[in-house]
Amino acid sequence: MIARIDFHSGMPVYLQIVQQVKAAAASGLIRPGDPLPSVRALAEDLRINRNTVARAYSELESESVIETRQGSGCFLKDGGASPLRKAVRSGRLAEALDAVIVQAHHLQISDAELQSLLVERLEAFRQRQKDHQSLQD
Amino acid sequence: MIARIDFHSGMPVYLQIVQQVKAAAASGLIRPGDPLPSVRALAEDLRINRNTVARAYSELESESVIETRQGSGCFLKDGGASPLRKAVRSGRLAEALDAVIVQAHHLQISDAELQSLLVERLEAFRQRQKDHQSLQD
Amino acid sequence: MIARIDFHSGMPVYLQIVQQVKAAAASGLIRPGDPLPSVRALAEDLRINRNTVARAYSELESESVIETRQGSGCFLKDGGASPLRKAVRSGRLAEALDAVIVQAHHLQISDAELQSLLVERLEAFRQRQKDHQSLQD
Amino acid sequence: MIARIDFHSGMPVYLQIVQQVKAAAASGLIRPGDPLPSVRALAEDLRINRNTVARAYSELESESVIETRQGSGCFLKDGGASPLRKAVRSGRLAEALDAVIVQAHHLQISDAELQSLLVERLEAFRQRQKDHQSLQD
DNA sequence: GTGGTCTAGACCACC
DNA sequence: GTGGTCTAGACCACG
Repeated sequence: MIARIDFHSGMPVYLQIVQQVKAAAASGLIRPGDPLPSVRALAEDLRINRNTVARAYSELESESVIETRQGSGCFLKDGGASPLRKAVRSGRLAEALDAVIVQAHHLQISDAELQSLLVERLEAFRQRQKDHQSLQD
Repeated sequence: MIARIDFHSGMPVYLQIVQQVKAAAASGLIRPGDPLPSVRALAEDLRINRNTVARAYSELESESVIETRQGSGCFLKDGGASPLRKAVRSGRLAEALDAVIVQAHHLQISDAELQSLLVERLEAFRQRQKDHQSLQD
Repeated sequence: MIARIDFHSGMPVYLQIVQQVKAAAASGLIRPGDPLPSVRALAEDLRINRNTVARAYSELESESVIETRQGSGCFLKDGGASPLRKAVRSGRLAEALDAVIVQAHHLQISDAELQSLLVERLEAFRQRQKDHQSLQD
Repeated sequence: MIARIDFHSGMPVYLQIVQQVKAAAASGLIRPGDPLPSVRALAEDLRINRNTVARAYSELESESVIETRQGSGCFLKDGGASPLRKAVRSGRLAEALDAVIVQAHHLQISDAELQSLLVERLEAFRQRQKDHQSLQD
């Protein structure tokens, strides 16, 4: 599960993929030399057009984040950035969390509710991961 | 200055304005009854077209965040009334949280760390609210 | 032809389109899942700008009347879900009725006549609905 | 009560006044030589700007529907149209009713509910008329 | 091909 | 002065 698309964010789908691949690379989730999902597999996974995935990959390649080898797929390049320090990674997440907090405030959802909602969604996320894994076994 | 535009984010400019006005309202930077910058003034400030600002404001009005009075300007509405049912509101927030969870996963931040980061940001947010309130009293 | 514009009515063109699409949906002229004319096609038909049609469609989408799928077009949504509470809905209708009552007053039509006229028009409306249904079966 | 404004219809306020005065004249509600409310009285009644009423009256005068005599007010001209036959008047009202019916359908309000809502609003209207009269006594 | 966004500039309605 | 609507035309994202 390398990417998750929010179709209502207004951000172009291909850019969402680009950013999430970069994030995964920056954190060490995927490492130099690791293969990325094939264009058609990812497109099917995310239920988007193959062109969109292809565009994201081509963007990543032009930025030298990944490397595509004809006939065998796309791989994370080693040249790139070393994994970010933990403080930096937390900082990035904090920005995203702040946006959620503002939204919660606007929807009149209390701090306590927000926290329990987070727990709930974390459990759902872990469950989806398990399901996904067993599907591929 | 109520908004700062990132022209390279890929997110539509008018949506960036919408979100930043909502954030400003949520954090207490602007308060019910306060006037927003005029369409022309904000457009000039941000170096964007009048129509783009107008579109953002019209979106905000249709979501009942602001009230526009022809000939006199746009004003922040009394928050309070979110006309959506609670289930709907939680649902929207869940989407936003899911995106954060995925990002945390990419950045290899554990569930426990994510939860404590949320608590930390909530406290920071409440503090900012207090500060704005006391400044304006 | 899903809409006819009256350029002299003073009502914004995009609102005329919105209302006529709603009317067409309500009367069964178009049905859930049906595609609407493309933005470009309708604009050309009505001899108005593409943006004006786009604005009407975007308004309709934000009211959940239609669904737009980028790259493939706009489609009428399954009606059913009016997310507004009943009180709100009656309230809106009351405003519209009040306007009719005032007009009846101006035209010196008695309350009893107005009521029987309503019954008459309701029957005509139901008949139109039936006709459209049987045509499309 | 010569006019009632719908601020959400999108139709310019001054045009709404023009149309309603014409309707009242067409039906005989007001007759040639009858005085219209003064600009400032009507503006106060409808809670709109005096300029807006003035503009409506000036439009009516340029169409020779009314006549303004300096210092004494505005009066309905006699030249104009003879009161419309009843069938014509009912026809006009039918159009307005059809729009309400479509809206009711869209808001999922049943025929029976619509009919009882009409009765309710008629009663409210008559009550307002009484109140208004007693205020002026 | 589809819809979405933005700009530039005009004109209208209202205070 | 305020916001609202419309046009013309460019470019982007997506299927």
